Amino acid sequence: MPRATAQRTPKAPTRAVPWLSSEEEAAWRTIVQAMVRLPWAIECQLQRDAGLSFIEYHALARLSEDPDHTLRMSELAMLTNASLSRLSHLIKRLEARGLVRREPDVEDGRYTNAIMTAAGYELLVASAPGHVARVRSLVIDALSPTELRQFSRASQRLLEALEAPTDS
Amino acid sequence: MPRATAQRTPKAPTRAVPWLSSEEEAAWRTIVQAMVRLPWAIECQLQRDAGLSFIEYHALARLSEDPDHTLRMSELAMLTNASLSRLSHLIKRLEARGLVRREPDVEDGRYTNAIMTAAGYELLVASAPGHVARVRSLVIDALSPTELRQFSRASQRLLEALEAPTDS
DNA sequence: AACGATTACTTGAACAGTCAAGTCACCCGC
DNA sequence: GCGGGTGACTTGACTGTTCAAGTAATCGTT
Repeated sequence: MPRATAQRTPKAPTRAVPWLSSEEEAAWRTIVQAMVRLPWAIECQLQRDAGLSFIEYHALARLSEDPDHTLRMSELAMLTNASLSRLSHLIKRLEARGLVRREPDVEDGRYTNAIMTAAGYELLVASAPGHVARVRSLVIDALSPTELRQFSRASQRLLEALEAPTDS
Repeated sequence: MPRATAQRTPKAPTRAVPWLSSEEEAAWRTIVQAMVRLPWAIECQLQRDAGLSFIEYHALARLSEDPDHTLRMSELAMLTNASLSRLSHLIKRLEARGLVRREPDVEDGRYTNAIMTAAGYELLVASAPGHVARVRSLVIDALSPTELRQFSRASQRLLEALEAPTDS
């Protein structure tokens, strides 16, 4: 996804990095596979049944949670794990489809508010059950409650590791 | 990722799909966030240090595991969780960079073999330590051995759920 | 041995995401 | 109250991925 920017000076051989044990490697490969295939299955269902990508659905869902169905672009970008640029393009597309509109914040013209339209809300409501059903069958119900808790906790740990400034 | 194909007949309201409980929803959101951010961090490191995307790295890695550094396109596609089309484009790019070459299988001309070049192998060897270090710090060492096992097991369950034919 | 499937790709067009370079509003010091 | 700086986006060019429609080699059936 990211693009090359500064150039590949194949950095000085990093100090003795222990390779992965075979269990670790197997675990990593399983995890990668799940992280590739699960999102894809979710995307397929949404695209087929609602004509939305997951991130589009997610953006609409977050908007629907606000009392005014309104969020600032930057806030929505954070909530949906998107870059501001990506969200800007995305909202432009949704706007072209009449699901969302944009207007500058009255109090501070630098902010742009994304506002869900009635059509957007209707589409969300119409597509939520199918999406939730898929998430249930592929994730929630595929794991025992304990496994789900563990899985979520581990994900939380990964997110924490991502926060930590990386030295390399 | 997938694109719309047959059109959105907003399918008849699915039979009573129970919504997610708030714990379930929180878990799902955490999982989604991790599934979005972790791959991105991995991609960034690889792109910056090796000029490779994760899937390109993965393809080279799989090729390097074969005694002849050779795999059929279709097999490599499966191993890297890519569509054949995606892999075809990808290998064409790697070929243009001299990291891989292609030749038709001698025994059955329908197959195409992807063969890693010396340059490809060198790039892989040069970039592996940095990649492994990142995987270690973000995943393997971010979890306890038990958590890693649980996480991997849960991922396995998700993959099994993905196999199961989905009725919706 | 001919010809219609089937298999294994390859290609092209469309489109989404990335980065870098804008733009435009507001703030702050003087 | 003007001018440089910062913050919040927006835009454009480029690239990677997808889907659909090719192509080309082999297999199966008669």
